[in-house]
Amino acid sequence: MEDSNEYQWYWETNRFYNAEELIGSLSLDNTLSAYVDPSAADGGQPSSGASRNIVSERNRRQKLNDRLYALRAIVPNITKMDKASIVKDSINYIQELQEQEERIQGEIAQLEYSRACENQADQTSLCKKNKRTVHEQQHLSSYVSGGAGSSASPPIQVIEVGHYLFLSSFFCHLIPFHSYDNKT
Amino acid sequence: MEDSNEYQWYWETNRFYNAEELIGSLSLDNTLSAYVDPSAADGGQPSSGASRNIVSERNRRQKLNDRLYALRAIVPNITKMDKASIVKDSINYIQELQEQEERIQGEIAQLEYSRACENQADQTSLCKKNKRTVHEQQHLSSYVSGGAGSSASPPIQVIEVGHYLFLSSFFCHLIPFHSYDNKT
DNA sequence: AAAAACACGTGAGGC
DNA sequence: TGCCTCACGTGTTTT
Repeated sequence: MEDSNEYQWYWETNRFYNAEELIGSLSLDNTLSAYVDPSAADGGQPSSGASRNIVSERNRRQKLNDRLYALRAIVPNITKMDKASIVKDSINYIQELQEQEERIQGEIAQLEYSRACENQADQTSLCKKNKRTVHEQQHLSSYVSGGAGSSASPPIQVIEVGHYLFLSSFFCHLIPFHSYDNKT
Repeated sequence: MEDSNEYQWYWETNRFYNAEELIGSLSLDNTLSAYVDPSAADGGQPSSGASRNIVSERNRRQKLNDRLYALRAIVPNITKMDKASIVKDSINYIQELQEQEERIQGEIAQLEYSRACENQADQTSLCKKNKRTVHEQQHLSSYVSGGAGSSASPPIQVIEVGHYLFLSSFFCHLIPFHSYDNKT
């Protein structure tokens, strides 16, 4: 009965299992459980074996709940407070954020592209040649990303440039360097 | 023991508790459990009370697991398969996606501005201004902080690499070369 | 009143 | 070896 108030504030505050844990570790290990810990024979140490597992499990649960709560905090449109709904809304939010990012990058590239073409100032044909050089660039040094254990990773190629690796999906908008003025 | 194989494929496939559920609802309510459902006294209906709760709970757990699995699928850099780690990595990914979106919109505004300026004024000065930001960007390039999260968000400009220019917003998933092989 | 969501303890299994 | 993660069934609370 007095727990209901506590459950109500579960997502809002950090809970402490102060009282329950004490009585749990003192009495629970040999009273109403048929399971007796084998390591309990060494002495009267109350925090032995199974009771340690209990508190460890509690910490694990609380950690996941805290992270779920943090996830709920950064996702703007949460409909329900369910654990499953929180994850579902987060998935939707991530997806719409991803496709919006892709769209916006295309928009940026178009701006930058037209700007570069304006700097060329005489031929627009070079702009189309630019897109071709993107494909030529990819086979210059391309790795197939063999993700270790990640089976769900999409077939994105990793391109080596200098000391860095790039995902090929970000190479969709390349601008030739010589369209700008040279490095002094 | 034969469950271990099943547990191994838990995250990869959609599981069905077809067989277990049947034998569970038929026999579990009165054989090996000391708990007897009070509503079981009304008749011989096997799926009454507690056993319904069991299968409902299973569905709930599976639903949350499926969604967590779907969340793991759309987040690119998942380090561990833990439930808590999946949520944690998703939080980091959402955060860096959010701040990247904000950055990118600023970049759009700047591009539009500079493009408008180019259209009316002399463009050489703007190009040199652009080159200054390029130079700024070059020694910032150590920013991806291997592993999870905390990607700093410096001012975004245009980067020169080889014979090409990149928008630095494309570098959000830039991977340092040496940490590629030993990571994960 | 019934269904849904939750926290809990517990055994199994994997490093 | 012990720690960690997990699924499970159960009782309780919320809707």
